[in-house]
Amino acid sequence: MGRSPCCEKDHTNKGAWTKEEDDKLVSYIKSHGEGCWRSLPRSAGLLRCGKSCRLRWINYLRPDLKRGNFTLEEDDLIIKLHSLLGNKWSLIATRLPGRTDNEIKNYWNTHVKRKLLRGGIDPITHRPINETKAPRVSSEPRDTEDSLVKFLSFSRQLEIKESCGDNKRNNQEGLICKKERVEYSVVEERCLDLNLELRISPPWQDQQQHHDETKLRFGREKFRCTACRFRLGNGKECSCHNVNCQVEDSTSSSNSSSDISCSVVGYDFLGLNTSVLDFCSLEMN
DNA sequence: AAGGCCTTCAACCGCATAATC
DNA sequence: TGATTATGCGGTTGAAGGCCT
Repeated sequence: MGRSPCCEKDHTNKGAWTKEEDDKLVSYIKSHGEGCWRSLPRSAGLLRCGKSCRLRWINYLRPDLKRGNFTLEEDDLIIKLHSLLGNKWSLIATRLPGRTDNEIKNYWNTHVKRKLLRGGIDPITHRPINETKAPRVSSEPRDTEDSLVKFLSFSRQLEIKESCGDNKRNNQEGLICKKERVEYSVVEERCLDLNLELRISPPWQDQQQHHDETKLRFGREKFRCTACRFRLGNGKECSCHNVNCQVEDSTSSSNSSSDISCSVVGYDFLGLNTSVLDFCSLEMN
């Protein structure tokens, strides 16, 4: 047998909450704390379903909620986060203290979406609307496009998984896997059946520059995974099993002056401080 | 003043996943 | 281990208020 039902749906109120109901819920949570939404309505003397109580508390009654209009900074952050996370409102809300997922979702649908459309940006793809209809092959944004579009082409760059099979074996044999980087919209439209692994990465031009500089200094081809370049896994825990990553990491620790990859560390690719955005903790599904 | 349309946002619904028995 | 429920999430709805004609 499973759990018992959360509430008797026949004897619960629906619709807008009254002041009395709010007061009951607030005073109950103040004295007993959050949690156990199943038993809360009965204990608090409310004729509401636990789910409804939870929603009312989280979206409206919680004391740490920020009231009032969204600031320009919040606006900007929402757009940037949405371009990375899509409609993951709860994830976006974790980056905006005092704002709820429901609030952000409503704000997006009523304000931001329209604002982007007015500016000629598709709120789904975050690309210029005319471009969405006829995607470019070039990865270089036009000069006339604003910083948002540049940021987006930047953040949507992909690394397609190597198609040459076992990474370790190929490295040991001195073979270099060919990596192709293409823009999101192009991949999406041309290869709908591909199982793509989305990663946040710096712009291709930056990666190309990094690659060229490395080649110049070390006189050989070197590829490093994004996690290694950002030091997300401090080298040792890197799961890419790339010999080059390990070699360069050991080099950098012993001789910091020759560590080219340091130029990437702390790269503020969202225009935000890393203290504000901790991408290691973001779940990218 | 009244009716229609639009906008906003709290609340609900359905689904996926986690938790429990 | 499978059945069942709780919880959390995103999409959608609908009441309320504002604006326009």
